[in-house]
Amino acid sequence: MNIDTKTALLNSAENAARSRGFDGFSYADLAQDVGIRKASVHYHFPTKAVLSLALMQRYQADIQDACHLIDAADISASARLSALIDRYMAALEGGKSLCLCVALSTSRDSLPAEVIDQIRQFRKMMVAWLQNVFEAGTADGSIVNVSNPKAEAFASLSLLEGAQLAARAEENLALFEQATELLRIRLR
Amino acid sequence: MNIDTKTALLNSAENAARSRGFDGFSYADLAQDVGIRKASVHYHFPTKAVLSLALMQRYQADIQDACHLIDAADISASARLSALIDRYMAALEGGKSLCLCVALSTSRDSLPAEVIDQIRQFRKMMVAWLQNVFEAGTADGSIVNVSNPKAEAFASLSLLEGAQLAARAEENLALFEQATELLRIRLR
DNA sequence: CAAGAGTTACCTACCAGTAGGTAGGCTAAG
DNA sequence: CTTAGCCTACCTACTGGTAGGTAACTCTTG
Repeated sequence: MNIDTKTALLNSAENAARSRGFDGFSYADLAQDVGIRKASVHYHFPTKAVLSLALMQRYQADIQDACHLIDAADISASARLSALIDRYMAALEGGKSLCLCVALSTSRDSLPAEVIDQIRQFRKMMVAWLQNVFEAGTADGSIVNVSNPKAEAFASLSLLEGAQLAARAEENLALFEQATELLRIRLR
Repeated sequence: MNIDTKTALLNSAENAARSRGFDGFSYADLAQDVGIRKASVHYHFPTKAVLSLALMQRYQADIQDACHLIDAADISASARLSALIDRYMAALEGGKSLCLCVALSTSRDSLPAEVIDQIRQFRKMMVAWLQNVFEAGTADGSIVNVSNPKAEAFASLSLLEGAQLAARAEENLALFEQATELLRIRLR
């Protein structure tokens, strides 16, 4: 049951952080959620700082895998971008949850430097992936009006995260769709 | 000293909420910051819920005024949009602070319904203002490539908030500029 | 193969500190 | 002589974190 409990704690913590923010949940919450005592949570993650790092590391690995999986499908650039938009929309859980990177950025001051760095790496990875998609989209003609792939990448990441925030603010998935409509329209 | 203290508390709370999130500051923090005792903070704002509402109401009024001020300048649509982007960038305080609406959305679950509604109103106001700008931009030709002003408004608000988040994540103003570059390029 | 040693994953009970919030008293100014 | 604005002193509940113990497992080694 070793790995199971640890994973269950990470799942609970990720869910809590993404829906209530990093300062919005406690070890007591996790303990109750997973069904062990609070002290046992400390056995797996000695401090909340350690937990936050594990959380962000796993998150980045997950999204990286997801991006690789999209790439492996060998589809058009527009279809790849569309798949990513879909993933960001699904991550909203109907407007109750945010991307972990977004949720943690708000509580930046309560996080250890390693987590800040992990967030930096996460964003770097996403921008690089998006830039690649926009470059491919120019090449295969499946994304229209691309003049500057790098600028498109920065803008798209911000748009996706901002759209999540909009949907979360009103707990309404439709706001995500409205915010990303203009981007979707450019996909062929 | 009545109004002064109350205003000072609001200022301190707004600053705290925007840089550390709603769950990232306490009445003790405000008290120390303003130079009174914790119990006296409760005299002005009985509960944190009351404070959060006052905060969001004042914030919306402030931004509304700012938008009216931009309109009153009687400049081109592109200049109006540019002025708003400038304001969002300035609000970052060099990457240490977010729009209150963004900061509070993350802590949605710890807020009373009235505040959620206030956030909804704020977003509605911003989208309406932006839509008006994009319509004017089509009319006076100062914003290029506008096909759907309403969709542009939704996308722009998300982009601005997402760009703030990006800059906040790495405490780096340049990320805001990179994310908004493509929008700025469309202004004549 | 059994005895001992070590490890894992949990437990109860506790710590100091802080959260939001309250009761009631003092003081200065209208 | 009231009352606005602050104070001291306190409350309960909870925060992240620790101390020390225990049942059950595995891993040696005689």
